[in-house]
Amino acid sequence: MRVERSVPASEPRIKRALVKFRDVLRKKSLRMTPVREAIVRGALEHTDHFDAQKLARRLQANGVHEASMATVYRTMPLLVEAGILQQTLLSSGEGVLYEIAFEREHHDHLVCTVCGKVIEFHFEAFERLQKDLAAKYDFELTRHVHELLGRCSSCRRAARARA
Amino acid sequence: MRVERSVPASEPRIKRALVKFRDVLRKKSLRMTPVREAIVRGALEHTDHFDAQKLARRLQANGVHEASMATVYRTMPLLVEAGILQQTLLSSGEGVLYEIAFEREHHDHLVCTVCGKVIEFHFEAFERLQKDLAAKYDFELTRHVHELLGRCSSCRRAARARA
DNA sequence: TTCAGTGCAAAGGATTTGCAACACC
DNA sequence: GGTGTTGCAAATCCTTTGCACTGAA
Repeated sequence: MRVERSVPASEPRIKRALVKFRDVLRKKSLRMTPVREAIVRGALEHTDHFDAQKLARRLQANGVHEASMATVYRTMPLLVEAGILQQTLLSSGEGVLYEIAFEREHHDHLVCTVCGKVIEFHFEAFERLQKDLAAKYDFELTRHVHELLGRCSSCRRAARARA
Repeated sequence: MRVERSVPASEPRIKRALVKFRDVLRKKSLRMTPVREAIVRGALEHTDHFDAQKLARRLQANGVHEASMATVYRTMPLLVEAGILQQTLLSSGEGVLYEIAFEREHHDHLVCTVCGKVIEFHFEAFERLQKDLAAKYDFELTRHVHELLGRCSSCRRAARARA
């Protein structure tokens, strides 16, 4: 099992992401633009999960005028399609959240419902079982959502202390 | 492994659900009302997943004037708290969906992203692994979200035929 | 009798969309 | 140059809230 942590993207990594994005755009006869590049860069600055609003705010904070909300919203699906971002933490009830997918290995989440702490994990046994299950139903698996929710160690301790 | 199918609630089952709901309400010093009963009944009529809007429409269709949208929205969380309903299919991107939880065993979902077909499954091995994982992080697990997405057998066949 | 429940309409908030000006390829 | 792209504002859609009135306990 592996636990991994996100790091801010380095310039070379950003370049690779831009190349990949450009490819996807080309395949769909769409165009690379300064605004889209700014959005890719802004997205890759995040190390945790974020939503379209947060990304837009960050872009505003950077250049004061990098991209409008509408454009950010319009771009998110493209970033997902290009494998730069992926949706995450669907159970959070906080609307649509994203995280970096580019050059990161697949992982799932363990979430503390008290303090909000998120632990990323990758557990090969789950992956295998999922394949088995899909095979049993003759499904071709494309992705999955797996979130475990509970109380983390310290929140449990705190609860006990209070009692 | 077990695959189960939802059936419309029988009258005795509805009665039991109402009793349980009443209990939860009492514990919170809330009151049982005709409108709330209608909502419980309406909810239990569903055999698949549905949202607040759909439930409200069904109530309208039944009695023309059973409950307003506002009341339905206000009641949903209570139904979840009482274990009558639970949220489901978070990955659908269709907003908040519910399904019956009352007197149903736990299950997860395998979803075809082409035709929308949903298969419910319960795979004990997953449950065990989840417990192991939680133990490893000293988490007290309260629930989980596990959705497998892909293309079902017939949609794959259709795709091959087209090619 | 009291405190919660309800409907209605208004408020919110997050996205989406129409459109005219702009700018990649 | 012909399309795709943007920003802005307006439009949507889903959900929540304020309030005066009704009703359960």
